[in-house]
Amino acid sequence: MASPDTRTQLLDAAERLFAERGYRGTSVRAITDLAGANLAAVAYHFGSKAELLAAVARRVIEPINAAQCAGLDRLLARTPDPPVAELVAAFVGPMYDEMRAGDEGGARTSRLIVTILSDPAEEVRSWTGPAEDAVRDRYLEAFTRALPDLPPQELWFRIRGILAVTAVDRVEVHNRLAGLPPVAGEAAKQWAITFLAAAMSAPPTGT
Amino acid sequence: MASPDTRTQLLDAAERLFAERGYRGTSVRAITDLAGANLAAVAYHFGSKAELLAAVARRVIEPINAAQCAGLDRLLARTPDPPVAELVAAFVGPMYDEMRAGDEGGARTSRLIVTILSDPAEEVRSWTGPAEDAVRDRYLEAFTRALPDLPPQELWFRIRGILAVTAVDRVEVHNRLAGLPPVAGEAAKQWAITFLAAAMSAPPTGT
DNA sequence: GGTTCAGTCAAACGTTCGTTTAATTCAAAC
DNA sequence: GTTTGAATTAAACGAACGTTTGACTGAACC
Repeated sequence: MASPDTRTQLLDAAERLFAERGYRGTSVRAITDLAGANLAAVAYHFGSKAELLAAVARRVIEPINAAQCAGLDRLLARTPDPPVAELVAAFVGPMYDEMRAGDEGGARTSRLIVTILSDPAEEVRSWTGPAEDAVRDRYLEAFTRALPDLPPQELWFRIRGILAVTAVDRVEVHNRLAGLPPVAGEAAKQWAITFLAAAMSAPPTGT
Repeated sequence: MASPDTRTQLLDAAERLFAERGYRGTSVRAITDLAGANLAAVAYHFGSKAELLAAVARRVIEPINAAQCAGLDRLLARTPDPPVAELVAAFVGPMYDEMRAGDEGGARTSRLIVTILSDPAEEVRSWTGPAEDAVRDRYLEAFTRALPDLPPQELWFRIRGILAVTAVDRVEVHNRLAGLPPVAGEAAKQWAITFLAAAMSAPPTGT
């Protein structure tokens, strides 16, 4: 292990560059240059560029997932049937809280997640483990009990709506044309909870 | 002009492949192969790969924009201050209606839009013209009048929420884990309007 | 002092990419 | 019948890519 840990610096550089330019738009050479490492370091430490992305994704997603899980535990300890608004807050909150460490108000992490989720390449999306699925399934069940009249398909549509709003939140295209400054972290979190709690609580569409 | 119009077949092939594999994941060779054209045809008809993408994007977006504009005209002809739910329907509806022509229930077009909007490369996002901006500005103004108590920044946050939900709607990652069949076009449209009308109508977050 | 081994390094590998070139086709215009 | 010019073609171009190789480093261990 070198002094500033080449492996960690590769992860940091890759996280930033993948977020800024996408997976395919980032060359291994650009990563190693930014990390101050040799070109072969990626292959040595991670095996391949795709496995480096998987490592980056895990490092970003894991704390969010853990916080989502803990938040649901806390809710369920209080009442077996938490209201919709609190479920939304417990699910959405960590996506804003956990991504605030290090980068510009979470904008970079947000972009990274969008990049990963929207990239059509199989290798880019193959990092998910059973942990991510388990958390989502637990929330799905909790929402099902909180919204008993909502058909399963429409509930699933709304869950994806939550993911869409939280992930796409800060993509630059949508910000470009507003003369407004970028959204502050804490305010965006509250806005998202307000927006999504109202959306989730809407009555079923019917027919 | 050849019999089946090489130019159009290039547009069709590029639209499908850009949607399936992204801009960077699609080679010019793959496009010309699928179109049954020569490798040099892209350079001859469009100048470059980036300009071909711009042409594809324009062909997809223009009818949606026109329908959004017409829908708002229709609303404003009836009343100067349309309610939120009708504004949402007029804005969201065309994104589902206009993309139903040709591809699998609009899933491919939806993917194409996500691919374009979420790609960090500058060239991928430089196709927008003043028409797109004008429509968005008109809706922004209408929403501002319909929601006078909402601060501009939070309103803008919600507008982006609309775009996020409608665009990311059918990205495969989010569908993968549900045991449910893909969402049918008309049902998804109604679900989206229900979901987003409730979200837009939420009271301001406050503080 | 010699051995070991995780780590780093410069250099090269073969492939794929977007674009360019120059020759060719072929129906329409004269 | 010749000319014209848009359209197509095969072939090549140089650049950039992810990965591999084999030599080298230097502290740890015996």
